[in-house]
Amino acid sequence: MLRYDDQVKMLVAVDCVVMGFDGQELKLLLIKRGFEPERNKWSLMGGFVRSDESFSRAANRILEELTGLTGIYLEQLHAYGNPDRDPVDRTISVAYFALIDITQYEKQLSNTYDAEWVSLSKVPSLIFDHNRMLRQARKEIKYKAANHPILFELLPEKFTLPQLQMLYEAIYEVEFDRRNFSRKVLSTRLLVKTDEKDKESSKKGAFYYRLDKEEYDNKFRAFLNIIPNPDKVI
Amino acid sequence: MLRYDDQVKMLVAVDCVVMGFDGQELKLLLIKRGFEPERNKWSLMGGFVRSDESFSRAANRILEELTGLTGIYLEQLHAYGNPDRDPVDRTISVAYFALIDITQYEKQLSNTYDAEWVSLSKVPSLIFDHNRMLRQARKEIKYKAANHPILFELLPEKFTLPQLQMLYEAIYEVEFDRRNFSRKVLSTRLLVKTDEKDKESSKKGAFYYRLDKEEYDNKFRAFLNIIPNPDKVI
DNA sequence: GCAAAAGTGTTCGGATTACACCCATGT
DNA sequence: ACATGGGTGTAATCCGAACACTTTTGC
Repeated sequence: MLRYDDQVKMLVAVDCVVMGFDGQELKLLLIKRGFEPERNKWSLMGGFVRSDESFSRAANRILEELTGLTGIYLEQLHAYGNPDRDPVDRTISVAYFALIDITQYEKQLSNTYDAEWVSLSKVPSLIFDHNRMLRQARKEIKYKAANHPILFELLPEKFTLPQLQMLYEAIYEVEFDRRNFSRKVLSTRLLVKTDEKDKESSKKGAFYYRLDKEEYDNKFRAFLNIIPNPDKVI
Repeated sequence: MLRYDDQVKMLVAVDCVVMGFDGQELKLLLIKRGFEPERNKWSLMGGFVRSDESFSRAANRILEELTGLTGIYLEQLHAYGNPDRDPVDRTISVAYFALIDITQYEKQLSNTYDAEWVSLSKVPSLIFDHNRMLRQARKEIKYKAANHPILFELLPEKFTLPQLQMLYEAIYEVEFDRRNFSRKVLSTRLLVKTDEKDKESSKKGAFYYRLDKEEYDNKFRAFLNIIPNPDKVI
């Protein structure tokens, strides 16, 4: 039997930066770590990769085990491998980020699991290098969302243009012109207007839109340029 | 002593997609693998991560061991972890890509090492998932170079605008308008004109430019938009 | 003189921006 | 009726793309 001799083996973990939007602000899904070291400290959704698993399968499994969430948008972010990132044993971690619609999962979560949504402006100190992962994930999302329609993953199936704009404004921490924003978004042809209106947040009410799934799949990798003055914002 | 029990440990490798430009076309640096399995098959520059090494240190060390190259531009590309990607043992790989100026290293290489430059249009079948890594690296470079000035790593210290344009055209496999290209590039203020001319490739001769190092560091992460019609090309 | 490649200028059109006005509705 | 937020329109501007002409020099 062939073998690679004298090579060091390492533990391989996956950590997921799960972000959500509740209609007002961006939130991060955290969990109280259930084992030593750092038990009861705040942590991203993480776990070890099993012997027969790919990274993405591991990420999906871990997310489901910890939160019950399945079938959500996951993307590999970066691999972290500093020798001292885990004090117990040499552990490398492949970080993923996920974007989800909070409203769809909020109740389900708080009852069954130890996971909790935390406002992005109030994220506590996390274990290991998880704060660094979060920082990089936020940067990557900003970067990517400027050109690609990934943020729709954060919204419910039906959403209004003002809601969409609030989301973009939360990500980029700036305000956009309402009229130019709607024109730009609608010009992508990604959205389909429905007959219904959201009467919650205004008297007039705002029309609900939904994604044109086909167009969305087509243009997922296209350049959209939704953000004004991207080089000033990012 | 604290330990994580019952967790699988894996071998961790680093593989480098090293690309270069010889003034005419893009090339990839390959090596004949020196050990089993797949001995004497073509491979990217790869090796195992040591117990006290970060990924980027490992990548730099491996590149130096195999080619003698030091201090070159390296960027993490993606982590690959399919259970069956290495038939011998469960091995995950963190891929990096590197961009270098071929002319600076060409002779040095061919004498001392087994590494070889291969035209990107004639890349042979590589071991494991290395062809996939190459594909992803090419895509990432296209993507990134459309907005960021990373391609200067592929050129000698002094270069002409026609050379720079040839490089961009090689990457994107399209031809650009000479006049618009030079205006765009010069408007970035990244280049400094020198007094010298390259008289090799034309009768009139083209002025050499060099990078403004300070501006380059400042604008390395800026959006430059050098490529016309990026959504059609990428 | 002429061919070949480099360098500079101009025009046109579409996209982006800034801004004003109208609409629907609950109070 | 009026305040509030949603929807639509328009003029000014900027930037990118297309294109023409001049310059240099080896042959």
